[in-house]
Amino acid sequence: MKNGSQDGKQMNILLVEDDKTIAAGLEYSLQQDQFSTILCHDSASAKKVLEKEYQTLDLCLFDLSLPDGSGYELCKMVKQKKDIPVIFLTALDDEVNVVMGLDMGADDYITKPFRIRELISRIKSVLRRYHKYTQTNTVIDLNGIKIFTLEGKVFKNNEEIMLTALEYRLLLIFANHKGQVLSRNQLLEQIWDVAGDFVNDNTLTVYIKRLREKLEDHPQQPVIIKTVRGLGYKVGD
Amino acid sequence: MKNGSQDGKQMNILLVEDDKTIAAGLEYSLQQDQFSTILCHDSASAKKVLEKEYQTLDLCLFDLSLPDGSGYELCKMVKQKKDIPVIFLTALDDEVNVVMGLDMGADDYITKPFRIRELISRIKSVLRRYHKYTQTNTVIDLNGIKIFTLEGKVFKNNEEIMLTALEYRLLLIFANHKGQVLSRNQLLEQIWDVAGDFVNDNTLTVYIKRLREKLEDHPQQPVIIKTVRGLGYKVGD
DNA sequence: CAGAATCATTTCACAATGCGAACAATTTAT
DNA sequence: ATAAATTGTTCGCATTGTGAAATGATTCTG
Repeated sequence: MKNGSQDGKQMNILLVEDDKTIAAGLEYSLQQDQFSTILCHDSASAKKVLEKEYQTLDLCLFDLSLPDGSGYELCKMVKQKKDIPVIFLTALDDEVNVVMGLDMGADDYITKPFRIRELISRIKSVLRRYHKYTQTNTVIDLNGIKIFTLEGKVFKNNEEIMLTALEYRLLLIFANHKGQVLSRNQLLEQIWDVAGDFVNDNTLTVYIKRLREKLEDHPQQPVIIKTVRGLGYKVGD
Repeated sequence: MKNGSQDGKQMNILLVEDDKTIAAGLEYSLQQDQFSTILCHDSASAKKVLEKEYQTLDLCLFDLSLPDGSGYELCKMVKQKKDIPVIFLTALDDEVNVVMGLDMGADDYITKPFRIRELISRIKSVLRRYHKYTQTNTVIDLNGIKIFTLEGKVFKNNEEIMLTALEYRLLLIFANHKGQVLSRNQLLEQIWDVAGDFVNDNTLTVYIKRLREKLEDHPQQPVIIKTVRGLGYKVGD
């Protein structure tokens, strides 16, 4: 539950909220969750912080209706400086403006009153998504098979190999666990989101075979996807 | 034919009618049509229900001439508490008073004797009208796709996505059942008000495809609208 | 140690299901 | 009235899941 971090790096949140009670509560909760926070109570001081500290920030949390200026301005300013997610806190009556907020580049918004848990899960979701998009194209190499995760393409000797959706998913699971032995059940669960109760155990075997046919030079003497008898399958190393 | 629902949410009707035969018949028919009902036989008990349950109600159906007090009062009470539609059931001789009822804020009235089908279609029509105007602006988030129910707009990465009416309706159904697997038939029924007898089963598939083309990053490896083979489709979680 | 029995894995062939291109019909806008 | 967009259908192909039989490895047994 407690991990305001992505890939181990602690996330730094700029929080701008004029109601001091709400602000304090929020700050406390965020810090409990291992986020680090910078708190401002008005638009003016927020701007100053933005000027100085924008490099260190990872996400902004703005009250939409601040006493000395709308949160829109702040949002615009942020997006000019650095491409990080912005979430708006809004009162119910502000709702009309939400679309406008999103046009401005906001990434999510949440209406007061809100449950703190909900907010935090939204924060995490936005951060996750963001990292996905900014992610550079990862290339995974498995014994000469190259996987381009961003485009979802797979190459062997510079020739693209066409995989079906499921074959690709299976391959990705192996790619993300290079060198580990994966049991049939582990694989079944990961592919079908369900324990092996619903899906035939043999189905997996068939997919392994199909993958091997497409990837291996000699499918009968597999080099890439190796079977570990009695335990499961293994890829790499 | 059978769907007392708006965008998938079941509608809850408060029915007040002193003639127990009529009341029972009505209740049965409404429930057949997937409405849920609360039945009262007099004004007093109706008031109690209103006090307690008004948040959950979506529409009221009042007999105009109740034994212990006119339906007018009830109507006034409803409108004070929550802005939901009221339909009056009247005897022929009451007609004089209908104008007054409408002044009171009633949304429609129907004279006894009436055909049940007619009543139900009026109910649906009123609900449709109402929802168009009074719906609160909900923002639903599906893996980064944001739906603004009030404006009927859909955004992806802060860019508006143009959906056709049907595509939008389909998406809304998914949005209202996040995490649930919806069978083809369930979806067909909700969209076309009819079980799969009249509409080609594959039509749905085509819409799914069109939606995915607009929403997904990689339509062939869908992340948002997932296929659950043999069961249907699923969105979210 | 050979051969039998047992178990895990692989292969094959098939049926069910889902997908998508292209076309036809309908509705809506101009 | 014409064009454009939306909606619905048809049909062939691809994917997916499964059962049955074949293969291969490992253990048991005399």
